[in-house]
Amino acid sequence: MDTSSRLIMLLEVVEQGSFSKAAAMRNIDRSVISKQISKLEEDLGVRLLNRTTRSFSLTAAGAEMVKNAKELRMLLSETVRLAENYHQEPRGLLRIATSHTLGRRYIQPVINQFQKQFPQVNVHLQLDDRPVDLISEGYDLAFRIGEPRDSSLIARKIARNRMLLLASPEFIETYGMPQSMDELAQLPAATYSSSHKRLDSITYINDQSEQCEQVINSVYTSNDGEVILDKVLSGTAYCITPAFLIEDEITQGLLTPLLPQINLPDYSAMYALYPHRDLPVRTRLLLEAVREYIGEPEPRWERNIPNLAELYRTQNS
Amino acid sequence: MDTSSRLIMLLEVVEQGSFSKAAAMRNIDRSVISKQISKLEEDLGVRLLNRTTRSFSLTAAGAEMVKNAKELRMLLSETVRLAENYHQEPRGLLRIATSHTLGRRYIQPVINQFQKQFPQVNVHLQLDDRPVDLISEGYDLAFRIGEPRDSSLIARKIARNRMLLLASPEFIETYGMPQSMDELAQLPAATYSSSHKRLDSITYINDQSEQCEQVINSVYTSNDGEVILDKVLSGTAYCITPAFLIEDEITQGLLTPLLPQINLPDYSAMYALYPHRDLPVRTRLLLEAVREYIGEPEPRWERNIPNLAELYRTQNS
DNA sequence: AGTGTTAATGCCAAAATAGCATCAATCCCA
DNA sequence: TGGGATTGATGCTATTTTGGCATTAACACT
Repeated sequence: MDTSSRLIMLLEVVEQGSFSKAAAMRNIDRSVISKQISKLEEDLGVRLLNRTTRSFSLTAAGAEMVKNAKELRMLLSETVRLAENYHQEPRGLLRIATSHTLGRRYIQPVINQFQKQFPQVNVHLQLDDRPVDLISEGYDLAFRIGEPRDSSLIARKIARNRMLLLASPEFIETYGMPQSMDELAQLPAATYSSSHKRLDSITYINDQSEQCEQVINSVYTSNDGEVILDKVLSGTAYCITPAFLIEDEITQGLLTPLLPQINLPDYSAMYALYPHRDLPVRTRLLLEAVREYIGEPEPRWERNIPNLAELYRTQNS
Repeated sequence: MDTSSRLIMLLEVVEQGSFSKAAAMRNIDRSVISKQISKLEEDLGVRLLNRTTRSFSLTAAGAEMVKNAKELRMLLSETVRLAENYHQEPRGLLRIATSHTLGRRYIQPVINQFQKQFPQVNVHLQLDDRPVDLISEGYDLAFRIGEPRDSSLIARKIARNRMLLLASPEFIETYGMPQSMDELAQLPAATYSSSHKRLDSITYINDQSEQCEQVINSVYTSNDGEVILDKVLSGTAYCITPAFLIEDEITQGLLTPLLPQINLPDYSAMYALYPHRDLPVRTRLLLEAVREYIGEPEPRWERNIPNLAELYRTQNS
C-alpha cells in the first residue's frame, strides 16, 4: 500500500466518520486502518487527524488531503474504467444495490443467467430498502422505485409501475365488494410504511380529471411489500400495491382487483442508477439484460395481471 | 505497490523509453519493473505494451493509461506538496540540478551551510552541463546560465552575468597588449564549445551603440569553463569568459583584462528553475539561501574583479 | 459505576516485494 | 556475419510489508 491508497483510505475514514466503519466497509481489521493512517501522517510529515481516544476531527492539513484524495479517487477510478473499455469480455466485480423485492424477483434471475454467460464477472448484490450512497459505498449500479433525488447520478427509467387495489376472495366475502372509494376507505387496509415513505392513502383521478387523495384505514403496516401481500392473502385486509409485487396471485384467483373502474395513475417508475455516463462493459451488459428481462413497454410483472390494459384506466367521459 | 504507483511506473518506463532506464532512475532492478508492469496489465485486464524482446511500443490502451498516469502523478505530487506546506521545519529530499561550475562554486557551499541548519533535509546535487527535464527526472530545483526555454517551468533570475576578456601576463608579454578588437581577433583564444552552445565570437557594443559580433581565432575549445581558464593561465591563449568563473586570478595578478574600454553587454543571466509556483519549505529556503549567498545586485563573484564597475562599460559619447 | 465501543500497539503468520541469477531474443559494431 | 552487449522475462530466495488477533487505555452512554 502506498501514499495514494492511503490517501483514499483516509478519505473513506472521514466519509464513514470512524476507523471502525471504514474497516468494516473494506472487510479488514481496524488495526490496519490505524497503522496505515499513522504511516500516511509519517510520510507526509503532518498530523492529519486530531484524535481523542474514541473519535477524531480533521486538522487543516487533513482537510486539504481529503479534498485531494477525493480527486485522486475519481481520477483513479476513471482510469480503471477507461482500461475496462478495452475489455472484449466483461470481467471484474459488479456491485449492485437494490431493494429487497426488486432484487429477489427481477435482478437475481438476470444475474443467474448473466454469470452463466460471463463467468469472469463477480457480483455482489446488496439488498437494502433504504437508498445508499452509490459513490462513497462503491456501487456500480442500483435499482430503485421512485424518482431519484441525487442529481450526481445518472438515472435511467427501466419500467413503469402501475398500482392495483387488491383483496382476497375471503376478504370480499367478509366485507362485501366495495362499490365506491368512500366505501373502500372504511375497510381495513395493509399499507407500506417506512421511515422514508408512507403509503397510507390512495391517489386517483376523479371524473373531473383532478388528482385526488383518499386517506384509507390502515390496520397493518410494514416496510416490506411481501409481508403486506401475505397479510392481504390471509383475507383480513386489502391493499394498494405496485404491480411488480404480484406474481400469479390474481391468475390463481387468490387476489381480485377492487374498484377496477377507478383511474389510478402510475406510481413512480423503476429506475436504474449509476455514477457515470460511460459504463464498463460488465455494467452495461447487465443493465441491458435487466431491461430485456423486465421488458418494454409492458414490464414482465404486468403479464401476471389479466386485463391490466383496461384496469384502473377508465377514460373520464 | 498498488495501481496508482504502477501507473506512474508505467509512465516512467514510457518516458525513459525502456524498462532498464526506468529501473536505473529508481535504483531498482529491472525485474521489478517487468513484474509490476505485468501485474498492472493483469489488474487492468488490458495489454498496455506491445513487446518485442528488446523493446516495446504502446498499445492504444497503454497510451490512454499513460495520459492518465501523467495526471495522476501531477495530482499526487501536488498533494504531497500541499502537505509540505504544513511543515514548520523543512525535511525530505531536495533534488537539485546544476551545471558543474555553478554547482561546485556557488551551490555546494550553500548546501553545506543549509544542511548544518536543517539536518532533516537530504540533498541530491546532480551536476550536468546539459539541461535536464526537471519534471520527468524529478528535480525540485535547477540552476542554469542562460534564458530558459521550457515555459512549463518557473524561471527566476538570480544574478546578472558580466563578461570579461582575460589573458595572463605571460600571454601579454608574448603577444603584446592588444589595442583594438581587430588586433585581439588575431590572437589565439580559448573558447567554450559544446553541442548546445558555441562561444567563438565576441559580442560588443560599438561607438554607434550598435551590437556587433567579432569572430575570434579560437585555438582551443572545451565544454568546461574551468579547463579553459587553466589554458588561459598557461599563457598560450586569451579568453572571453563569464565573470562567475573568476576567483582570485585577477587580484593575484594571474589574469589581466584586455581592451577594458570595450563595451561588453551582459551575457545571459543565472536563473533558478523550478516546476511550481508554490515551493515546499525546503526548496524555498534553499533558493533564498542561494540568492543571499550570491548577493544582489552585485553577485559574489564580481567582488573578485577590481574596478568592474568601470570595466567594459565605456559610455559611448 | 458498569457496559460497550473506539483507536492504538505488540505480536505473529502470511503475503508481497526486491534483488540476484539465468535465459532467450535482439541489436550493434566490427 | 558473428561475437559481445543489452534488453525484458522468469524462477528462486531473503527481506519487508501487511493483515489479523489479542490486549490496553480512553471515552461515551446508561
